[in-house]
Parts: sequence; C-alpha cells; structure tokens
Amino acid sequence: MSHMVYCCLMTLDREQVLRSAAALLTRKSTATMDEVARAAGIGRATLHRHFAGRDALVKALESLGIQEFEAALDAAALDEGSCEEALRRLVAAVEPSAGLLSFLVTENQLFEGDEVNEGWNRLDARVSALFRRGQERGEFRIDLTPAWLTEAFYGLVSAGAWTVQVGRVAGQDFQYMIVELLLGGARRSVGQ
Amino acid sequence: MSHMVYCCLMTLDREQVLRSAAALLTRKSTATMDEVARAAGIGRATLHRHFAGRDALVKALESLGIQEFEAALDAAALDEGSCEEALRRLVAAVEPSAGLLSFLVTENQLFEGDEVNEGWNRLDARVSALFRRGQERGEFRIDLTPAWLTEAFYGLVSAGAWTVQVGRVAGQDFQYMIVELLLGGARRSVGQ
DNA sequence: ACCATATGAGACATGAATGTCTCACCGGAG
DNA sequence: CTCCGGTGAGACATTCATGTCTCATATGGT
Repeated sequence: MSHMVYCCLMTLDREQVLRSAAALLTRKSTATMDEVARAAGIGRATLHRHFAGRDALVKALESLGIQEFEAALDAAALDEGSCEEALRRLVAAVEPSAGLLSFLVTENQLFEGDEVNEGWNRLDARVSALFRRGQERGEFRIDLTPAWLTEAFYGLVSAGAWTVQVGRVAGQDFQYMIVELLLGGARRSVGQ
Repeated sequence: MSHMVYCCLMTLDREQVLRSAAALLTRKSTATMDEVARAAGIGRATLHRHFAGRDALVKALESLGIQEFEAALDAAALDEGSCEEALRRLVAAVEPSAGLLSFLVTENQLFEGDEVNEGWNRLDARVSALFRRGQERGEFRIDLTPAWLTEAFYGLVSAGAWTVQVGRVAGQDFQYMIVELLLGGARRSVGQ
C-alpha cells in the first residue's frame, strides 16, 4: 500500500526500526548497519530504504531523542509546584528514554562537528531554567550554577541508565537513586 | 641508543606519545591513527613501532588510566580521617586524569568485549569501599548503595571534565562542583 | 487469479582506516 | 669521517563498513 497512515511525521515501521536501533546502539555504539538491521528483524537493504545511511540513522535517532526528551519536559510540567517535585516528575518522565539519551550524549561526534542540532540548546535551556527557578524560590543552593546542575543531571541519568543496564542496581530504583543523589547528595543530613 | 633508561616499565617517548594520544582521544574519540601520530608530533610509522595497532594503543591508554587512577586513590589516603575529606582529596587527586577517565569510561567497547581489565574491578572496589566506610561511620546515607554512589562518582567526574572542556564552567570550579553536588546535592539545606 | 509493492538475500564497487613495507635522511657514537 | 639505529614519508595490500545494485520472493489489494 502506498497510502500509509502517517503519525508524527513517521511511519510505524520507521518508528519500530528506530526503537530497536536505539536499544542496540545504546548497548553497542559501534554496531554495524548490518547488526542494526538484524536487530530490527529486517534486511540491510530495507534499512537503507528507510535511512539513507548511517549518518541519517544517527540523525533520526537524535531527532527521536530530542523529541522524547521534549515530551518528557512537557509531561513534567516544570513550571508547576515546587521545583523538587518538578525534578522528580522529570526524572520519572525521562526514564524510558534514558538509554537513548545516554547514547546521544556520549556520541560527542555530534557535538564536535560542524553544527549541533539546535534542539539541544532548547532542552538545555529548559532544564537549566528549572534549576534557576529552584534557586530563585530558595529551594536550590546558589553556589552551583544551573549550567553545571544541568550537565550533572545528564551525567547522572546516563550513569543511572548504565548502572541499571549492567545489573548493578535494580531498574526499580532508577528514579529514586538519581533524584535523591541530585537533590540531597550522599551526605547524611542531621535530621536523617 | 639501544640501552635506554626505563621508568615504570615505560620509556619516556612512549609516555609522551601516550599523553598526547589521551589528550586527543579525550576530545575526539574517533581520531585516526594518523591524527594521533600528528598530535604526538611523530610519524605514523613511529607510532606503529611503539604500539602494534589501534587496539594496543587503547589498551595502553587503559593501563595508563588505571595506573593514574590507582595513584590518585593512593594519594588520597581514603582510609584516613573523615570520608568527606577523603572524597575531597580523591576528587582533587583525580582531576588531572579526569579527561582520560572520561574517555575510557565512555569507551564501552572495552566493556562489552570478551574480558574487562581486572584493574577496573580493583578501582571500583576501592571507591565503593570509601562510600561503605562513610555509611558505617554515619557520614553517608545508607539508602544509596555504594555501587550506585561509585557509578555516580564516575558520571559526575566525566560530566565535570566535559563541562570544563567546552567552557561551560571554569576549570577552577571542577573540584568544588563535583564534591559539593556529590556530597550535599542541589537542595538548599535549612542551615544555609 | 493477477498485479503492484515491499522485502530479503546477495553480489558488487567504493572509500577509509589499518597494517606492513621500503627508502632516504638525520644525528650521535665510535 | 664513518657507521648505525631511529625516524618520517610515502607506497602498497588488506580489511571492513558502507552504499548501490539486481533479482527472486512474499504479501496484500483488486
């Protein structure tokens, strides 16, 4: 059928392929096009019909990651209520995409090149704004810059995704680990 | 001269080459053997005389990173005094190697393969032991496992190295950022 | 049943990185 | 000065991922 139903500018096939590619590349970032195709249960030729080449695949993955992260930011409603609760909602919303995000973040090949996808700037700005709002509300300390807190957020999400994947901690603890460390740190407070 | 002075099982030449290779690969993990050679100011043939191939180079880099990290652990004297102070010493000692560590950590190609260098297990155990000692001393909270705190430590060191490198924060703040976030978190405590 | 489309498998060429080789050159030791 | 080990430059073959192609097949609608 040539008249397929489009959803979000992406066919269902394409979406499925992209999902499995993300899952594979998250684990093995150097996976070959053939491996990606096999992982998706399709032939290499078909993969090439969907994505012109490896670059196009990675770009599509980048778009997917940005889209998912942006959706997580929307779902978390960062402007509402306390910033601590907003951060908890954000981590919960971003968990399903953590692996993909981790892959994209470490794929610094994207960042060293000509031009970065402007989507990352938008995302950085929104996360950074959350931390700034928390500082202005007196919830977050002001001696750590929003820029650093944003990078630390990415770093901890990646570390959490990795740690869960290798089985060093249970996936059930993902949100708790990240939020608690990011908010409260490792030091035992007097009250606890 | 065929009778060269050996130091730490490594010639001075080899050491220099390894340093610049680490610096380059930290920035561009996909750098070519030729690029590595140029960065070291030597010819590709000479690079091959020092390291049989790319794999050997990466292995040597891994050994160097492990060696430096182990030296940092020694210098930090993790068993002495409070664990908070020990952690501060560790971050300070590890700062010069942060870029190399970041490269090696993200080079998951090393971890997905046949066998991981047993050195990583030793390092993990020592860092983990620090956090466990802190928990036993009542300094650190016990609801975050030493395994997670260890991974978070790696993640924050990597994030810090990256953030400093791209100029998002000043290199001068490296230690403070990491230690303060890892120990105290982003939440503003009542006393502050 | 027929046809159109998409697919999988494989062959093939291309390009890039790698690994090996030779050769001319340089600098120091004898 | 002469010799010799180390070096840089380049040529060369090899390997591997990639990209393109063809063709037989399966699927699905008419």
